[in-house]
Amino acid sequence: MSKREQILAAALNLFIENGFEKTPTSAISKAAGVATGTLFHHFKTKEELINALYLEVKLALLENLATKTAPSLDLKGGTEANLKIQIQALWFNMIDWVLQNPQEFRFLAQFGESAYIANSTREKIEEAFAGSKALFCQGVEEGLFYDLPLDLLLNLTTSHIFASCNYFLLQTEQWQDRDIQRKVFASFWSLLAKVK
Amino acid sequence: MSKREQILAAALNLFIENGFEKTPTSAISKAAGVATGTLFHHFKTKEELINALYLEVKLALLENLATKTAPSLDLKGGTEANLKIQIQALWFNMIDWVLQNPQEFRFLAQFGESAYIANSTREKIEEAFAGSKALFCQGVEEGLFYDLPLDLLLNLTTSHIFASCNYFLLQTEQWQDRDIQRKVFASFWSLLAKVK
DNA sequence: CCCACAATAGACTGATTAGTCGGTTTGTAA
DNA sequence: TTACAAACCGACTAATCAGTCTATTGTGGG
Repeated sequence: MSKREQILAAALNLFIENGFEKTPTSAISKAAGVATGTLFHHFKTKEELINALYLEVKLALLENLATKTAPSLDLKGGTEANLKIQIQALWFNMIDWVLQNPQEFRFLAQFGESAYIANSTREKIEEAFAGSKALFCQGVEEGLFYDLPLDLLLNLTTSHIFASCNYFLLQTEQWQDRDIQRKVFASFWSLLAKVK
Repeated sequence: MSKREQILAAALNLFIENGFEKTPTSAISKAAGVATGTLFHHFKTKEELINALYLEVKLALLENLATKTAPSLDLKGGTEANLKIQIQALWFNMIDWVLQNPQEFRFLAQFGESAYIANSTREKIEEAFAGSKALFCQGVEEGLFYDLPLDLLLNLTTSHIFASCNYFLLQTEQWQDRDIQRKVFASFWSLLAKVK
C-alpha cells in the first residue's frame, strides 16, 4: 500500500471515529505511519484530503453497483420485468457492498451532508451517477413509476436504501433471511411504482 | 426574548451556516449581543449548548406534529381509514412545519446524525416520540403494514419524509399542488402498507 | 435597607493544531 | 555516474478558541 493509500485509510477510520474537526492531521499521519510533511505533500489541505477520500469511496461504491449482477427475488414476467430486475440488482449490490464495507458506508453516511465536501466533488459524483439515473428515468417515461420529478424520486429511493443499509448493518443476520429481503425490496419498489 | 433565547437563536443560524466547529463561541455571543461569560453561564460547554438547542428544536417539531389536524387527501372508507388519516395528518404537519421553519429543519437534518448530540439527548427525544410510534405499531399489529421490525419501518418512513421535506424546501411552489401532494403521500403510504 | 445569589460582562490564557520550511532520501532518465 | 525531481521527514510557528476568572449589576425576600 502506497503512503498515499495509508493516509487515506487512516483518515477514513479516524474521521468515522472522531469526526473531521476532532481528528488532528497529526493523528492521521501518525496512524498512517507517515510524517506530517508527507501528508501535506499528497494533499494540500485537510479539506482536500477528505474530499479525495469521499470521492474515492463513493466511486468504489458506484463501480460495485454497476458491475455485479445479483440474484432475482421475483421472477414474474411482464413488460416491466427487465427494468425491475436491473433496479433490483442495484438495490441488492448496494446493500451487499455496504455489509462488506461497513466503515466506508459509515463514512459516506456521516459526511454526505457535511459542508466539508465541496461542490466540485459532488459534481464529479453526479457525473459518475448518470448511468444508474437513466434506469429511473426510463421507469418514469414508461409510466411505470409515479409521475414525479426525477430528482425527488431519486432522493426518495436513495434514502430508502440508506435506511435499509443502516438497519442491516446493525442486524446483519437479518440479511440472510430471504423473506425479509423480499419484503424490504417490496417496500422499496412500491415507493417507486404506481399502484395498478 | 431572554438572553438565553438570544444565544440559542444566534447559535442556530451560525451552526447551519458554518457548522459546529467553525462557529467560535465568541461569534455566537457576539451575534446574540451578549458577553462570552454570559454564554458560559447558561451553558457549561459548547456541546451542552448544541444539545439544548437540538432538544428544543426537535421538541418544537414533535409538538407541532401532535396537536394539529390536517386536511385529508383521500377519503375512501374501510377499516384502515382512521389510521391512515391520522398518519396522513402527521405527514402533512411535518412538511408544513418544515416549510414554515426551514432553518430549524436544516439544523435538525445537519446535526441529527452528528456525534455532538449526546445519547442522553437522543433518549429524551425517543421518549417524546412514543406517541407517534404507537400509531405505526398499530398498523403492524393489524396486519396492514409490512411485517417488518418496527425500528426498520420507522426509519424507512422517517427518511421518506425527510427526503420529501428537502425537496419541497427547494421547490416550495410544488407544495401548493394538491396533485403532487397526493402522489408523494401515495408513495409514502405504499412503502408502509402491504399490497392487497 | 440589606443580603445573598443569579445574571452579566469581557479581558485573558493554556492548549491545540493546520500548515510551513529546510533539509534528506529515493527513484529514474540520460 | 550524474543530475533532477518527486517523495518524504519532523521540528517549528502563527493563529485560534473554549472556557476561566474577577468584577459589576440587577433583584427578590426578610
